Amino acid sequence: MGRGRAPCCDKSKVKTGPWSPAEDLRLISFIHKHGYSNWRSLPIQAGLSRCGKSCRLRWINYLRPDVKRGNFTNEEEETIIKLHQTLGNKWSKIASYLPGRTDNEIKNVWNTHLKKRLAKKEEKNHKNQTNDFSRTSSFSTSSTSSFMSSYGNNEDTEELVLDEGQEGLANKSYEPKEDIPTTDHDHELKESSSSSNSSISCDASDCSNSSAQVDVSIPEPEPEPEPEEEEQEEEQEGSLFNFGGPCEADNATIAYDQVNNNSDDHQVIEISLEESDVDFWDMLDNLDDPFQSINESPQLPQELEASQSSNYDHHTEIEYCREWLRDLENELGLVEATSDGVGQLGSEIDHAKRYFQTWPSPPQNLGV
DNA sequence: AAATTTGTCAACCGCATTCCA
DNA sequence: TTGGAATGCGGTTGACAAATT
Repeated sequence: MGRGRAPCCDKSKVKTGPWSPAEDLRLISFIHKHGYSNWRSLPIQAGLSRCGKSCRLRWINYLRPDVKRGNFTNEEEETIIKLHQTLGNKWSKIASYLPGRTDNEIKNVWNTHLKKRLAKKEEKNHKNQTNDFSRTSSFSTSSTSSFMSSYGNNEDTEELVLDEGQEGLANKSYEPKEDIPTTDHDHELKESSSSSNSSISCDASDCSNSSAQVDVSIPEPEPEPEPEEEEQEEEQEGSLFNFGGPCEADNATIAYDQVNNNSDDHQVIEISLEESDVDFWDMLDNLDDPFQSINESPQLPQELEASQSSNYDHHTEIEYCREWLRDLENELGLVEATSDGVGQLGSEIDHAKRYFQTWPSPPQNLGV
């Protein structure tokens, strides 16, 4: 052949560049209905003129419900620095220790902030060291030896304890003795927090108050998948698909009326849609009974499952989902209303929101 | 106020790895 | 076992905003 690797998609037929809010919503709604089994075919099925890779990236780095936005905390930065000392530029592995942070984000933070900060620090240290050397002429190897004791000589132990004061060495990369298995993000977090051999002290719950010292131990190789896992997946898929019968008829108008069922005024507000987005809303409206309120649907499959599970906090999950929706609205800038009180974008996001509020929980099969 | 430089970060690109028939 | 397809990953780019001159 000799023509090199075939491109993943036809670039001339595929849109590139920043994602529009409508594209985001289209991707979100599709994934929350169907999950993703095949990124390559997903854009076609979802009606997106995007490359599958681009969809995947957008989802993982931006749209996933558990993506944490905003500045990194000092603790997170310290964690990155320390993990980088052991893992080098293995951004995805570093990300697996920072709940809600993506490899891309961490990479950006490292390249824009941390690397420079460390370079400065090292320069400072170097100057100090040079001064010390010229003063005393006795070269101290303490930092080197302590470093080696932490990184190089622990063949017998899987646990690495990184002490303070090693930042100056952060621009060096060291491969861990044993490679940390790449696992599903959430799965690994759960595993690590429950395992007695658990690793870094920065999981979703205690990241904000983790101590300056970070224990980085190498997790044990991921155990063989539980036999129930397949069943669970099926159940989850069921929860995505079985909300009830499809919503029919003039979708946008009817939809708004239904939402107001709880109040006395059965106001019907026509949602004007751009021509290009009509099929999107058709798709949303064809989803299974998207207007069933959470409080009125005690028998949603996942709730049913939850009622049988002792450690499932359903309300937390719902709150989590709603919070994510609020963040998403802000993020996409779709919350402002026009003078008539119901702007077009506001209506559209409302419409999507009503659907998304029926999610019992973020689909569990959507991890990274 | 305008031009230029610097910083940030989302998105792209292409290679590596894994999966599967 | 093999080869193609799909996905994962890390490096890089480019658009935009903020800061500086």
